[in-house]
Amino acid sequence: MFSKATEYAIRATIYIAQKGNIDNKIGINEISTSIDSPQHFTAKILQILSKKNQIISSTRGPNGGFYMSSKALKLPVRAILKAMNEDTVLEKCVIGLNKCSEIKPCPLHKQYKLIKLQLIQLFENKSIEELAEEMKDGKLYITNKK
Amino acid sequence: MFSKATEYAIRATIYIAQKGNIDNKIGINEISTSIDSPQHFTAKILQILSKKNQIISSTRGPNGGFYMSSKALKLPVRAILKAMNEDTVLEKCVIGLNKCSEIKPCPLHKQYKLIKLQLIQLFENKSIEELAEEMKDGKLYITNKK
DNA sequence: ACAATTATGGATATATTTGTCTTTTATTAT
DNA sequence: ATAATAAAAGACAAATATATCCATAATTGT
Repeated sequence: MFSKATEYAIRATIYIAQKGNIDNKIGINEISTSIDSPQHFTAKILQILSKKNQIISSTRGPNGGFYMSSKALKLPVRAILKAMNEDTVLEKCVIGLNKCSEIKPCPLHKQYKLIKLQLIQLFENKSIEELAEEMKDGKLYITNKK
Repeated sequence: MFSKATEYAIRATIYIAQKGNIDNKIGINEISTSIDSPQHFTAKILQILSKKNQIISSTRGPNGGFYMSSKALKLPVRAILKAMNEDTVLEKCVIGLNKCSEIKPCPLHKQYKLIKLQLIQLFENKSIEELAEEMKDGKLYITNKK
């Protein structure tokens, strides 16, 4: 459904949201090992998320690392998709027609439209913060370890 | 959601199902221009669908081309996904965790599970034949042209 | 000031996907 | 038989995605 880059982006962001804050920044090493992703590749992704798109924040030097502002925590997961330029998955025709629409629907359009709507809601409804919050009882995971 | 190859595979198959039959085989040129896909690349995809996976049939030479057997027409669209090795989209974790499950769910698992179920139904419920049939009144399209 | 730390940035490498082009093989009609 | 037709097959090219490595810049603590 999504590229590896976007998968890592979502995993990393949720991890940072759950484990980090301004007083406890998380290093790229911890992040990448925790979410099971290649370190340097993940670092670049976090740059994307922090650079133009203000989803995560970072500082360098000792005790530096990644964290999220309380404002960013309010963002929906969809903001990550947008930052990664993969929001189109929630919009485009399932068989790749660029003219597919209500007027010229593809054979799967009618049914898929309803699914897309739910996908949009899934990524729109809950904030990153809420997801991270739900994880705190230890019943949800973003790790492949153990 | 799917690779270009799979998008082309679905479009081509539905096109062949609708326009072709054993007495009226469709050439790769007509197919690729009709569904708006690169000709030779599409040809390779049709080979995949005809080789091991008996989804489409073909014959060479004059009046040759592609068509579908009445048996193949009964297959669901999901058979195309399987042939293209993209059936995993309907199974894997939305954020790419390979350990994501009911026991160790990711933060999006519960909601996404329901969506995956509908995706499976979408690609499982209707046969390629039925889709092609629905197109015959000219209210559904798999072309980008005009 | 200096050394240690940690993200940033750039260069490069590898793999995969997508796309094109040419030759070969099978089939048909003449 | 021969020529025309059309898919099959193989080689190659381009684009994109994924991944690694190294140097640089910023920050902190001493």
